[in-house]
Amino acid sequence: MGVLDRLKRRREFLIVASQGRKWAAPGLILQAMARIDGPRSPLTTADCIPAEPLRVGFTVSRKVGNAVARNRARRRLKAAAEAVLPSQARAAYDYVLIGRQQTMTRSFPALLQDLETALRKTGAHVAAPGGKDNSAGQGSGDRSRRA
RNA sequence: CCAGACGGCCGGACGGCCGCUCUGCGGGCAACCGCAGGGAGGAAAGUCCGGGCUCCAGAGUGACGCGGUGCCGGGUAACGCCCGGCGGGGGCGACCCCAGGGACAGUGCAACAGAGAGCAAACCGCCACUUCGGCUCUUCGGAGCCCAAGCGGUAAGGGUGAAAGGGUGCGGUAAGAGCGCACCGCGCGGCCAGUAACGGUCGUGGCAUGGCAAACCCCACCGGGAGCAAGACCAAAUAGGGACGGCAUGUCGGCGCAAGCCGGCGGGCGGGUCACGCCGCUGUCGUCCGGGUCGGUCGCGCGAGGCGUCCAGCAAUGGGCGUCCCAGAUGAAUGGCCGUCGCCCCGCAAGGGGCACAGAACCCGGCUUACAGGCCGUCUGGCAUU
RNA sequence: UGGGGGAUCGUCUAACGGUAGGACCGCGGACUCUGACUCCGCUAGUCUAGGUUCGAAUCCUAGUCCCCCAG
Repeated sequence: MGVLDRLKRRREFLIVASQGRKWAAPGLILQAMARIDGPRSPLTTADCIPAEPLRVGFTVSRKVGNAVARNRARRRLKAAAEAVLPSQARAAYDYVLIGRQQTMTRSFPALLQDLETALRKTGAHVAAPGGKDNSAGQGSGDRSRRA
């Protein structure tokens, strides 16, 4: 993933799971934790890095299905995270997205909606600068199209 | 046309928007950007075998042990795989299935039932003889029949069992029995065909020598161990090790001209003990060196490679020629969303729902297991028509 | 990803190839004025599918599930 930084080590996942806030939506489970690092020097030098970047990790357990199903669930979560997190999630946070069995069967707009609600419930939601109505409009547009 | 057998192949297609990774080229100090191209499977799966590759051990291999394989011939780098035969079993047939060496090298096993379970065995029967008793007949010598007991013979019949010491028939006999004969089965020997497994045939033995080796075992053959998280290289921060230099440093002993080095005691810190004994460490600053963790790079894809064609071979397969370069991630890329078509299901319709099994992790050859649906070829049996 | 081990009543465990046994739990009965304890009885099981064998929980093959080790 080019845009988002990833959580890669098992220790980081365990810290988020034990210290963070958690919300379970039908299509996914979100764990969010504010990152309190030590004083980091590099951000004084570079302007291009926006303050503190947010980081995200994905977990899909074997209960969801076989390797094909887990792979597909993780890719859908990845696509949802790339669509929602950069504009609507709070920076300097670590997020862990956990896949469920419905992650594959749920429609994609509903999955995006699940992620936004989870962000709001964990207190990590921030309104997109120009596109606060972007997400709502997207959802309502989809709803209107279906109706 | 219906039912079936075998072999091979495919296993969604097209388009739009937004992304990921690798390679090449160009730009940029760099972060990165632009263009072009590549990007999951027949099983990638299970990890059941065989190799390549790497490290370790050993170095002459062999033996012991352990594990595996087991009809014959061929193929292969090798195999427990494949092909072709043989034998046995199943099917009307095409065809399918079989761990299929050795039980006169040895040790063992067979519950229950049954008289008897590996060596033979007599419960009910059958038969002969002897004796007691009864009946009938009598030429009065005895003869026949029946019952019981004893002592023998007998594996035909009953019964038990998964299995009872070849099977069927005829002869034979007191009753029986390979006791004799014919056929079948089995063992041995000769001849013929075959590379061989094995088959055919002739003679002979006269059924002894039953079953289980996916019981121990014997024989033949094969195997050193671990695995890319193998292994190689580069190399932060902190702690610790070594060398050198500066400054600081009680006492005793040894060595040395000396600088100094080594050892004991003392001091300090920590552990332990109720306490002592006891154990460990022990000045500071700077530079350099070696080991090594996080991290990174390589290993890492030109190969027992793919495709086409010709030749040899029944085939597995091998050979020649031409042509192509065809995934390389590391919390792990190969996708996400939408539309049209295709197929299936529900429904009168409108419409709705679904799209097999399944995701490379060093690579290759097999095996096994999972799999919606579809296509092609060869063959078998049946029905109808000509 | 690689390596190793296991599966027996609801639970914990036994069983030379020959009827699958025990404990706890459950159910019924006895004892008691009632309950507990105790005693008696009952229910219920070899992970699945093939094979070897007269006969398989046991032996062989394939599969399913679970556990452990290596970062």
